[in-house]
Amino acid sequence: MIRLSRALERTKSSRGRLDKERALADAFALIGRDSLDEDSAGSLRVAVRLATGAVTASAPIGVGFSLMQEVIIAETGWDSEVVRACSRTCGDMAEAFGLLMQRVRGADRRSGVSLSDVARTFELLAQASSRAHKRRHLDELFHRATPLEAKYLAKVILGSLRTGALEGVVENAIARAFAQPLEEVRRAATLVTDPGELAVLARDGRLAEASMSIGAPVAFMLATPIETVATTLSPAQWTVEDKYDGVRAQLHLHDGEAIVFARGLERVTETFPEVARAAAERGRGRTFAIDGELLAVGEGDKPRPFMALQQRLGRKAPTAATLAATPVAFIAYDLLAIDGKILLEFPLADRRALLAELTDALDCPEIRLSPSTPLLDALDPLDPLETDALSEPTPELDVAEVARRLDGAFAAARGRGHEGLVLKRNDAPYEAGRRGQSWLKVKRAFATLDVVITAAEEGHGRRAGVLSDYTFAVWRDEGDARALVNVGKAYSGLTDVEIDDMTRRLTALTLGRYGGARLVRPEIVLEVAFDGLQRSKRHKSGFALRFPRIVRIRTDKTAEQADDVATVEKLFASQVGAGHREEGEAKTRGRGRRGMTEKGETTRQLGLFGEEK
DNA sequence: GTCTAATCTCTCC
DNA sequence: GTCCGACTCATTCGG
DNA sequence: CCGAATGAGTCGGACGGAGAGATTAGAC
Repeated sequence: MIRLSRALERTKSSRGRLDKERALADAFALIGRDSLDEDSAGSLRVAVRLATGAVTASAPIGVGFSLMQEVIIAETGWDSEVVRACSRTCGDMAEAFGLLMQRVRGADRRSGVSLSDVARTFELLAQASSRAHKRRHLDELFHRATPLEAKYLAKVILGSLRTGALEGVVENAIARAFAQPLEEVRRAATLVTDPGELAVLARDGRLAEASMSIGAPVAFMLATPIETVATTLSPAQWTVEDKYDGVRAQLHLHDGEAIVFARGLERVTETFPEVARAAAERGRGRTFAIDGELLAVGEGDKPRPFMALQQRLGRKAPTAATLAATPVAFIAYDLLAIDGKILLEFPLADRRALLAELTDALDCPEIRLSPSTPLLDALDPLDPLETDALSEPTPELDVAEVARRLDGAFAAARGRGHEGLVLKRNDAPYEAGRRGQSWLKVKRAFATLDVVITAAEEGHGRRAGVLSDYTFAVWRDEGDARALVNVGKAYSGLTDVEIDDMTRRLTALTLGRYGGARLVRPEIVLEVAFDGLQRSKRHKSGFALRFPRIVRIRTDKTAEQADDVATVEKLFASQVGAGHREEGEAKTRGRGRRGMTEKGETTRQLGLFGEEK
């Protein structure tokens, strides 16, 4: 573990990615070749997993901020105030742990822990259910660890390694360490879910053995967001599909057993029993692996927003009532393998054709084919001239014209209740695990709204020392008085200069006064962009902006804000439906000041509303 | 002792 | 999921 | 022809709301 910790330290301090890669490669080579442990393959497996920030191959260990803080207090002997203050200064609790550990007598002369110790402890943690048991396992581990080891173990456990090297760099490092072609490593990485296993295959020169098999998940192919079409896009080569507001999933049928894999590649079959049952029953005697989206459907098979689906997510054994209340359909849009044949290298057009045959044969409402249209058709389906042009070989369309017509197609998709559009290249293979240029998701500029800053929190990590996460509000007229109503939060979209400026203004007024201060800077007005509204439990007004970001800051401009509440309410009504408003408000109860976020660390509410407790 | 509320962690988007 | 900035690598530009 | 400037592409790391499930703390 000490070797790995040193390598991670070196990785963290070097700026260039190539340097990081070399540091990791050296460590992997050393650990994989002649580990201090008898089991060098096992050590390599653990080392590589830790380097990518993963604790175990699959099971979560159920240790987070709170428990880790307890351990740090116990291990270093400092009280929670010191630990918190130190974390705030470092911007990272694990970093603080390392520093405080150095001052523990004899800690730097400890022999340290082995990688197999670490692996064993993590396994025990994953199995342990009670907090007390977890605590015991953690104490045992950290009591033997050196300060450097403790720091990196804590980083991994807290999920923020921040060395500037994750999967991509680690894959390069594996290739370098064991002199394997990078392409081979990358290819295998999309098929082997555990990076540790990948490293062992590379070390033994067995990368070629990695192949897709039905029943084992493949990394999902992702789409690159675009605002408008690129100049080079030739419409005839592309197909359009609606972009669904659901959960990405893979549906495998192998040996009569249907398995559903979620985005993180873990099994969620029990969560969606109706889909699995349909696959098993209707697909009897066949094998396949379909890529698609789990979508909540309502009356008349209308798609429902993600919020509805969320009530099904994470349910280990949904009750009949839940299944009935939130029916789900698997919308199939790609075929990765069928009847033993792997299709990843096939062009999309061929995969789609086979998929259509399959869904046709399955013929059930739980598994449906996602409609797809040639881009030329989708651009202007109502224009008969264009339909004629289809029969012509590669009709030419001006880029601006394509972009303009894409707007119409986009609006049509929204009209069908979907999130937007995805463009896919007909001749592209399935690029597992990559966010390539073969799939493009079309996004639109967000609507904007002027709001007022009412609170800010201290940032952590790279944002340590500045205020971030601004809570904002709009004005509401109440008789003669005007009140501010919280509507949401934003945390990015500011340049450094703007953050500094904002920090100065806010710091001067609010820092040192937190703890219930209801101070507001109404003259600081932000223009916030957002892509929709959601009902919110956290905000008193009962809704929140979804994915807000700050577009622009202005000051001393409050007079024009009077209509903002009306604007929000109108948008809210159109997004969520007027009927939900009361429900949202009734259910909503301010959580009050928690002092810390889930991640804990150093975030504090600095200024708050009078309305909130 | 039992029931309920709060807290914590994880993981979808 | 969104967004931003840093880094790499390839291409173009200018002396 | 070669080095500097530029641009595209990739990657990592800042973060959000929300719900479920497990455990623990608290109320009666």
